[in-house]
Amino acid sequence: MPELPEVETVCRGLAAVLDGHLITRLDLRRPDLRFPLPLDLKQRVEGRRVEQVRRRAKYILIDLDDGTVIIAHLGMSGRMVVGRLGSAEPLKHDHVVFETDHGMEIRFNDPRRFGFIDLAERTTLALHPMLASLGPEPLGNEFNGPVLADRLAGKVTPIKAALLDQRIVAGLGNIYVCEALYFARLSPTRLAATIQGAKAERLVTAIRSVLSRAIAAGGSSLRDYVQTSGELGYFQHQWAVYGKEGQPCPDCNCGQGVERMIQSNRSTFYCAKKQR
DNA sequence: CGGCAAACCTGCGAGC
DNA sequence: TGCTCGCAGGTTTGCC
Repeated sequence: MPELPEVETVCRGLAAVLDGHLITRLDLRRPDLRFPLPLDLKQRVEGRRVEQVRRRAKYILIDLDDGTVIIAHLGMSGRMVVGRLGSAEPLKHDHVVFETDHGMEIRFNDPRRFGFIDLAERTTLALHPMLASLGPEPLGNEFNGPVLADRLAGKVTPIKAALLDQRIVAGLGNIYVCEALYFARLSPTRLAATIQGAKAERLVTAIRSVLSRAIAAGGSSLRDYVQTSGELGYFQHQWAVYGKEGQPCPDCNCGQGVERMIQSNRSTFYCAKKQR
């Protein structure tokens, strides 16, 4: 489930639990996630204090007090489950458990194991292979119409595929690309290079709006959710087109409604009348 | 170099 | 009830 808004919500929840606290123990229950866990993970993390939890694209970054950074990615099915230490038996796919000095535990649970955990140094973090070629943050100040237009210029690929390319803009996934294109009234099959000028402005506005609203929804549901299940960042969405095949387009009265097509092996949901 | 399908892995719901 | 198939929110790999 995790795209940028979900990861942002998870980071905020993790920050509330971890910031300023010692990680007293790491329980490595399964070493083979998408990549093998670093051999020195336990040794380098246990006993360190967390300075801050932050996000880059869909990556969770945990800064430790010795300059080490934990890089965590949730993949397709990863979750962070927060609870009181020992309050629940480990679940089937709890791969790594963080324990803190104030009696809390965070369980990294990931059935499909597309997620991973790695270590880096803060001073060279930007050079990490997973982060080095990422595009701008879509909610950052450096992302605007001209910047997106420039990055799409010359791209002979559908705009849907271009927006999923983390080198163009970092953090969008299949859901929010569909939603953003819908609100920008742009066809997912349109050639990326043709998104210039006002169309690029429209697309940037749609991307920022969709992501911001999703983060706001996550933030508001987070309080309740943590109190009940301790799970972070998963909440009911109200999407306009994603997963809505066959349902009426919420914004126009075309007969065919929301359609689904396959692009780059992924489902695209769109309204053929509204999006051009 | 650029763009695309396939691969990684598990779970779930639909259909037979 | 139980099996098979298709599908799933990400990213890298390898092939053309």
